[in-house]
This record gives sequence, C-alpha cells and structure tokens, in this order.
Amino acid sequence: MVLQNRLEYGFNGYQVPATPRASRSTRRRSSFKKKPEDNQMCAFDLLATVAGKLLLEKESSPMSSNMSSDKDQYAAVKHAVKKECQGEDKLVKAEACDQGSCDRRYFVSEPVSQAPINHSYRESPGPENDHCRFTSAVATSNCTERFDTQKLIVKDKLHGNEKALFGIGTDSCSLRDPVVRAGKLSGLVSLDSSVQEREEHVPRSSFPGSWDDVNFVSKDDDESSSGCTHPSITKKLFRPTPRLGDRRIRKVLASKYWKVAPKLKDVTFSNTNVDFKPAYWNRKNSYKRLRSDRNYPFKKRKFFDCISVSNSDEGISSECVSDAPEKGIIGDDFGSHPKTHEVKLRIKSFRVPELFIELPETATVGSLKRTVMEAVTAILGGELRVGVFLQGKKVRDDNKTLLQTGISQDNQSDSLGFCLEPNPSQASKPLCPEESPFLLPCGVPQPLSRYPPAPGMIQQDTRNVMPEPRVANTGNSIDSDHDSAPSPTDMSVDKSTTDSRALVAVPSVNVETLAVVPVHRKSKRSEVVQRRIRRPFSVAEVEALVQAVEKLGTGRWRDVKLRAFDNAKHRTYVDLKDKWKTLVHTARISPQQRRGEPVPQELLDRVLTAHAYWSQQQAKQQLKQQQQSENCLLL
DNA sequence: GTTAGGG
DNA sequence: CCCTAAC
Repeated sequence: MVLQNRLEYGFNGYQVPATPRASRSTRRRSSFKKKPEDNQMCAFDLLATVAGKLLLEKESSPMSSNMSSDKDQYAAVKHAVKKECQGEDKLVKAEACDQGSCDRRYFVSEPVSQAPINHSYRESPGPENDHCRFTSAVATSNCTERFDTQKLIVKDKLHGNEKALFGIGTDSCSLRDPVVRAGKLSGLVSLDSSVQEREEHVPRSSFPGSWDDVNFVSKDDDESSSGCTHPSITKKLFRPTPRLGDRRIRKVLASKYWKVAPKLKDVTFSNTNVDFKPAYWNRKNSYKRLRSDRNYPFKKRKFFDCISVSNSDEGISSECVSDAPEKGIIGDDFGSHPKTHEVKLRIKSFRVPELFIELPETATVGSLKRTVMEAVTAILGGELRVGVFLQGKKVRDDNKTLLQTGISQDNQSDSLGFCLEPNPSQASKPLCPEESPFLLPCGVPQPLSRYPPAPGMIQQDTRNVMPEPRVANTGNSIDSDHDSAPSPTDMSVDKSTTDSRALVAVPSVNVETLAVVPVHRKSKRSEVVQRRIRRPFSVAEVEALVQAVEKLGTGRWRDVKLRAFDNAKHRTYVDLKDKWKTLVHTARISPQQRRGEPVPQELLDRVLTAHAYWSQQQAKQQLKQQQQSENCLLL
C-alpha cells in the first residue's frame, strides 16, 4: 500500500500512524507564553499608597480631617511620601493654582543633578492650558528604588536627562485616566473635590503633539520636528493603567488610547457599559474574582464594545487622506471666491495611536516585536477613521470646504493634524453586561464612575510618531525564522538586549508609547487580546502541508506542524488543521467557487487523495478497535 | 497540550 | 481564524 501510494502520488509514502504521541510531553513545542512578572512597586503604587494613607489619616484623625489649609495638605503629602520612601528625603513640591485653593499638584521627586525636575511638567502651557485643574503627583525616576523606573523611564531630549514622570491627575483629562481609577489615589484626589465636577474640557495642552505629525509642509527630519518645533514640550509618561487592575496587566490595545479630539464631549465613553472598577476596588479581591471567573480572551471586538463612543462625526474615510489628495480635497464650492486654489497636503505619517505593551523581562526581542506587531496590526486592521484637527480643534463638519475651515490658508503652520480614531460604528456597540466578567458588582460604590473615562485622553504628550510599521508581508516562508509576520524593525530596538526593561528605557528611541506597565498579576486574558491577522496560506505552504499530511495523515496536526511548519511560528497546528479542512473543501468545490490565491489543481488532487486515504485508514483503525473490544467482551 | 469540529 | 468540548 505504501509503495502503491508512492507511485500514485509521487511522494515518500504514507506513514502508518505510530502509537500516537508516546513522548509528546518531551517534544519541543513553541510557546508564546510569557512568564509572570515580579511584583514591583512602582511610582504609581507609592503615590497610591501615599494617597491612601492620606485618606486614612484624613478619615481617622480629627486633626487631619481639619487639614484645610494648603500648608497642611502639603505637609501631609510630604510626610507621607517621606514615610513611604523609607525616610529618604524626597522633594515634595506643591503647586497651587491661581484659581482656587482646591486644585493642587504635588510633585514627588528627588533632585536630579542635571536639571530641574518639575518644571518640565508645566512647560509650554499654551494659551488654553489650565494647569490648575491638576491635582496630581509627579515623581521623577529617582524618587525611590522601589519605583519601577526602568520601565517607565523616558528620555527627555530637551534637557538631556532621563526622567520618568508619573502623573496622576484629576484634571478633566486624567480623571479618565485609569490611573486615577485603578489606583487608590483617593487621598490625593480627594484633596480636590471640586475637580470632580469638571469633565467637559480638556486643555489643549494635554495634547500638544497630537496634530503634529501630519503637516502641510514636510519637515526636515523627525528629530527636528519633534524636538525643535516645540521645544517647550516635555514628554510625559502617564502611566496608562487601565481602569481594571487586572486589565492593565495585559497588553492594552491602543484603541483604548486613541489620541482623539481635544474635547471630551466629543468622545464620551459610556461608563455603564464599561467594566470599570472603582478606584479603591480591592486588588486582591478583584484578582480572585477574575481568576475564578471564567475569563474569555479579551478580544479586540469586545474591547471596542466596551467603549461606547458617541461621536457625532461622520466617518472620514481614509481614502480622503492620501499622498495625492488633491483629487478629493479641493475646495470647489466656495462661491464667493472667484478662483479656488488647489490645496496640497502632504501627510508625512499618521500617528499611530499609543501602544501599551507589556512583556516580562525575560521576553525576547522577538516576542516583543511580535507583540508590537500584533498591537499595531490590530490597530491598523481595525475599523479606522480619520479625524482632522485644525488649531487643535476637531473639524467636525465634513461638508465644509477647506477654505471654509481655514485649512487652505493655514498650510504653513503645524496647526493641521490628522489622527486615527476607532470607527464609532465599531465602537458604539453596547456591551451586554453578561458578557463582561469585569462588570462591577452592583453594590460597589463607584465614586469616580461618573467620570466618563476617556482612554483617548490619557495620552498627554507623545510627540514622536511611532515608527510606521512595515505592513509589507515578508512572504509566507514556511521557514521564516522570526515569524513571517511583518517585523517592526523600525523600532530600532537594541537587539542585543533581551531585557524588556531596556526596550522602553532606550532613550534614543521614541518608544515612550511602549510604556511597560509594571505587572503584578497576569491573567490569561492578558495574553490574547486581539484576533490574529489573517494570513492566507501560500501555495508553498499548501504544498508543504499537503506533503506533511500525506506522510503523517490527518489527525496528527502537531506532528505536521513540527515537521513542516516548525519555524512558522504563526502557523499553529490548529491553523494547519483548519487549512486542511478548507483545502478539502476547496478541492471539492468547483474552481469557479474558489476564492483567493488559486491552489494548483495538482495539489488539490493530492489533498483529496490523501484525505480519502487517511479517512479510510481511520475507519479501518476504528473497525479494528471495535473488533478488538468486541473480542474482549466475548472473552 | 492536542484533536476535532462547529462557528 | 476563533472557540470549545473532549481527551
């Protein structure tokens, strides 16, 4: 039989299945699991702790409860920070605003020799800026060794010193920041109760860079554009903790952190649909609960579902924005002008929404690349629309001409910007409460829950564009060593480093968007975030698959994988099995019904033959077993 | 962890 | 490609 088949199909012959998988466990298998991360106390935790203690003190001590003056508050904060820093003297600075005594920011820091630490935080306020809305704590990287500074360090190009800024604010923007929600910051936050009423305005300064990357005129280079055109802006790294304690563990889809309109009312996130836990939600409890719950992978779709975005804008199709946009963007219906001029837009790059990725320190660079790629492709592959900003304001009326909006007159400035946004049609689907294991228990008070979280607003100032990912497929080489997925080599990540901490600490690389959130608990869900991108099988892959199945038969997909696709990390044995399924189906249908890259008929024939053969074998095997069992029963 | 099959 | 049951 074997020989016959060899003659018939021109391959090495079928392999009678051996006793299946005797030493399966000893075989090498590709693993994408990430190891859990050590518990590390980060600045956030310190600040949260301080805040919590402050709150406690405030509640328990009558003295503290009368802590009405700024001085008292300041002293309390300072004291708490010092305590937390184990006696080390940290620089605690309070800045009160002019508007009212209610708003105050606290900086927790340690003097950095090269440069002043705090002022950058307030740099370049801009005309519309309203710093006084902040009640925040900021810590520089050196504040304490317990800070997870390595992961959050950001190069401050402007000053040449490294610093990590942890901002925990309660301004209208950061109130939506999960940091505020997830952390026990109520102490600090509660210092300013009035701020809770503010949620309608986001100071433009919170997004000083969001429209910077797309300009009318090309810039000399990225460096100059990011560093010099707005020298007053300092990169800040707001710890992008998702609202859920556990959810910050996972790789966060950037869709949650779109840089979007500066006006919050334009992007309202329906709180009731989102599984946010209150700021003080007990982490342990939540973890337990989440662990015990049956947690389905938090898929991209569901992710979007969680965020109810009510955006009145009609979607601007991305086709409208291209390198040769004259065709569609000419303002030609503005009658008062005798002659209309062509407006030429050069969009150097779109700002890819901020990405937050987590990897254990032990993760390889390759896995980082894959993770980044997954995140990027998830974004780019998702439903996107383009948002247009002019002078920091979102241009909402799609029917206005460029002339009317002033875009055409303003083409020498940086005031025009584009951004990518999630498509409301995708994002507005309400989430059924049953679908979310994260929904708050009904009885749990949610002091902050009325602030619509605005994930897109979290991004404060990422001036540097994330390097455009190479979406170009490198082909479906079965032997591709590093995953045939497009490799984000533009990340310029130091390949010699396998420590993921270094990846975010590399100052020369604009990877602050890759902030690695310190992880305390990882759930399984954290691994699977989005649907994998579709990667059609190439003919070569099909060939390899067919060959392997001819040899090994159906039903030994793991072996098929190891045999023919061992180096194609993106092809799981389930993929191969599925592909075989579709191949069989494809072979059975008429060629007219087939879609995609045509598979040579010869291969399809082999598929059918092999499938028939192995089906027969399976049947025979079953028959044998049946007979054997019957014999056993008879005896 | 693999396999099989429905979605 | 995802999900899940069954092993």
